[in-house]
Amino acid sequence: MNERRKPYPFDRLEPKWQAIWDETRAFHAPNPGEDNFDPNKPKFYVLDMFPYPSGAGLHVGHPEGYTATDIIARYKRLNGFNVLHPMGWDAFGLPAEQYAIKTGQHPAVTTRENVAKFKAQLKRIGFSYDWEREINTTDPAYYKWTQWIFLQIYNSWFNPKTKKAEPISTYRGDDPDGVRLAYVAEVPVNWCPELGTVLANEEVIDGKSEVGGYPVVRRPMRQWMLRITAFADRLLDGLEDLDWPKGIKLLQQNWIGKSEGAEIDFKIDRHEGKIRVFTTRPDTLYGGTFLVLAPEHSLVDLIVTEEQWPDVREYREKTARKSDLERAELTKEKTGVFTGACAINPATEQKIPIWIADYVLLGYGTGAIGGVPAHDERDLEFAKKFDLPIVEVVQPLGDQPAFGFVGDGIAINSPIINGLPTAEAKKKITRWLEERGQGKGAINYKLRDWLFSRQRYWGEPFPIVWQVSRHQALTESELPLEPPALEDFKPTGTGEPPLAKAKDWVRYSEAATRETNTMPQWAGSCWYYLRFCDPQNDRRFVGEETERYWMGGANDEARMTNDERMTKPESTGSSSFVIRHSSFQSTPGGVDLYIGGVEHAVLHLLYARFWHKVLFDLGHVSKPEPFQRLVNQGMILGEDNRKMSKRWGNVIDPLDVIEIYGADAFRCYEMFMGPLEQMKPWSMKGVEGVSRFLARVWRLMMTENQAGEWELSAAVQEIEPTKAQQKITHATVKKVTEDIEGLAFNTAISQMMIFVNAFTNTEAIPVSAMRTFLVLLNPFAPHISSELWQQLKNPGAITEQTWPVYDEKLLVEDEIEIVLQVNGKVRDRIKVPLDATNDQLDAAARGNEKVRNAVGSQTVRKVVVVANKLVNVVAA
RNA sequence: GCCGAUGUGGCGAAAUGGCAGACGCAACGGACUUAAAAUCCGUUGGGCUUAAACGGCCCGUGCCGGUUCGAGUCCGGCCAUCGGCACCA
Repeated sequence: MNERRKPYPFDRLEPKWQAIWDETRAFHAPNPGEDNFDPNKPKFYVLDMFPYPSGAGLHVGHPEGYTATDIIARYKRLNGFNVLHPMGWDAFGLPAEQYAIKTGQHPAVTTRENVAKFKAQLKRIGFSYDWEREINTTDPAYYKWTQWIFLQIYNSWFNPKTKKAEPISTYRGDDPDGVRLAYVAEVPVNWCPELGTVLANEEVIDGKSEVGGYPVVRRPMRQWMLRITAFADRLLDGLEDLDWPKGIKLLQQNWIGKSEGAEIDFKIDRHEGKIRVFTTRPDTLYGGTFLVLAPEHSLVDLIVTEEQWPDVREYREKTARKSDLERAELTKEKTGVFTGACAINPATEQKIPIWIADYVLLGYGTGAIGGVPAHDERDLEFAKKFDLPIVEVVQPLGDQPAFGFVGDGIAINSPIINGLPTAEAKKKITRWLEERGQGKGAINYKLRDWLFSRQRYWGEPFPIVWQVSRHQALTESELPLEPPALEDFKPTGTGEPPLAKAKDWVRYSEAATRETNTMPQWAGSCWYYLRFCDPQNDRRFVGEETERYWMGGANDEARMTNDERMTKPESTGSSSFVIRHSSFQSTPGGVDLYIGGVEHAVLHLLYARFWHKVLFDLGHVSKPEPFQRLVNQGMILGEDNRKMSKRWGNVIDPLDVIEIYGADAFRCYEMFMGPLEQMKPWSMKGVEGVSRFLARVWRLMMTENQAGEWELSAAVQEIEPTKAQQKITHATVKKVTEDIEGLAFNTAISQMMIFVNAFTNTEAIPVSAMRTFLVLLNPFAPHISSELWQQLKNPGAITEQTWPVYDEKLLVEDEIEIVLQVNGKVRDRIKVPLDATNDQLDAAARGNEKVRNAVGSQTVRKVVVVANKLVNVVAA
């Protein structure tokens, strides 16, 4: 293998062109104000989800999305766009810290090494990133602004009147700390005693830590929270005008989990207070035969009777010991305990028992529910188990039984709303409750506020100090706040963050100490797309004009004009990928195309949208949404059809592939495998096939002389292409253009293969067709196309050319083949002139011998003629 | 349980409601070669018919039904695989 001849000298030419691109700054995107900035060029911002630089390096899954965006970036440049296509490192995070704990090596060192490795891999693939814009979330010059944005959030509140984030100075109440968008609360967290640290929800799998598999328990701790719930409605509504996959929108919708209903107050028998419950079905109030409180509900202590107290206490203790997983165990039976107290159903005025049960969650709604067993599965199960009364109050429209019916129907046994359909019954009973001061319409969300602090070393420190148990923001001039140099990164074991060990650092002044929590890994990735616009700016997180240019609508007009000049696909069909040609109206999102894994469907994308909206409200960014168009690439599996992992030994390193087949073959194979969004297995044989295609491209224009050197083939000549050659060239321009626009790279490559096959074994190859082809190939295989472009002695670099345009007129044939069907089955094919009329086609079909045979003794009932396509003779 | 995605040759996959399987892989046959590799040419969904070739015929896109002159594609109902959520009142 080692001495095996390369099918073409990619090992020489790929590094050569990569060096040229670096030297000529070929892919540098100038910002407004830079010397070579051209205000007439429309902008295009195409972004990858930047990676966490792990020690393992990239595997072939990472570059799938990166290759797709690179093709788009190069294509857009050839179409006259100023393209922002950056790359950077999301480098804070647990693995580097864990490694530090094990080896004592500082995370900064590990991070530097890993970044170098990742960058070398990416550069060898030949991506056209503007490396001058490289950023790293662990760089103080970067996280200075992460901390700055945190302070913007900290110094803001959500004004319910304007439904916007506003500076805290506009707040007129008496508890500013109670309304800030960043606040401190005592909340239950995932505490892992073994790791001595708190874990994020996503780091807990089935009640165990993702790292090490140690048990995780819930424990209340003082935490920083971000008030994302205030934006729930805007995060929900904002989805509408984004070009995102439907599934992702749905996931976010479900995550936000908006539900409309009512809050109803139940008086407590022989007690002062009342119990408030949330329900989406106020129309079933008459069927409410019991109340259930979450075991942790604060009212439980007040209402429980003397004799029930031992049972209640035991149940609460048992519940507290359960992990979330055990508690959510669906197969188990319902459990619960009677409190001894009763409430009054405001509709029936009957006394109903109050229970506690762990199927009611403290964190949702009011932590209490009204049990309507006849029309709720869970309540029914509970009522059956504990022998509670069941009253039917909804009559289904069909002939189903009312018992256990959970859908919409007609209210029965409910004097105030009898006979009303569910929707109206809800409205009327809610009004009735409102009039009597016993309830009101209410909306609830599943979305919780964002737990924003971590007890970790390797993250952004909070720019906050504490003085007499009150928090206070640092001033902007004190940023960046760097973490202290620590020898020992180990968790303290008490839940106190490692930063607390740096006593000198913690002591801010005589009276004040620093916050010792750090921010979660999400923080850096919440705004990195903004920093890419202006990565070296040391006065602002992003320059105003620059932000308007790359993230705003100021340039939409230029883009529109440019698009009109461009070849537009005829009809884009049903593909979900169509790049909207600026839609001729302003869109809410700034980044034009964002490609990344579906695993970030909810958290990263929701968090980033939240920060962006705060920045938008405060006037720091120009559009309300960060990402206009989102595409998720599918996972690449190992050759054995299993997920790539060390465990199966099926991980493939891009550099190993490139060593044998070259970067261009690697890129093309990544795209040729199948549709971008689909999950698909890797195949080395497949890479070989694509590599053969590139070798055929090479030999189309190059031959080996006697000395074994490659030189321009004599077959390539300055001649007019034949009609057939012209036709396939234009067909290829059309297909490749449309397929890139639709992100259907696999079929674009197929078409280029068809093109090359058509020219293989041709004695005289017209150089004009080759020129056109090389530009089409360039986004996919930039190295080989650059080299051949130079070998053909074309003026200028291929990266400076303009994308070819096709002529529809050259695609039409003089004679077309028409399919003749009888009853939908193909019987024959005939050639007819292009201008054949329907009558002529009809007659030709009826007269055709094979058609007549197939019709036999049947009568022709009808003849369907589809112009330029087929004739179907219907006989019976 | 709920929500979503997917289901087409030996394999990866194509196919505005209009010739199913483009393109690639693998396999087989041939040319070149002392030989092999590489390269080039050809065959390749299944079955039947025919001595053979040519040809001809039937079946075929997870299953069942529907709409239509015509369905891989649209509609309804199932099944399987994968992914997400999971007592959210």
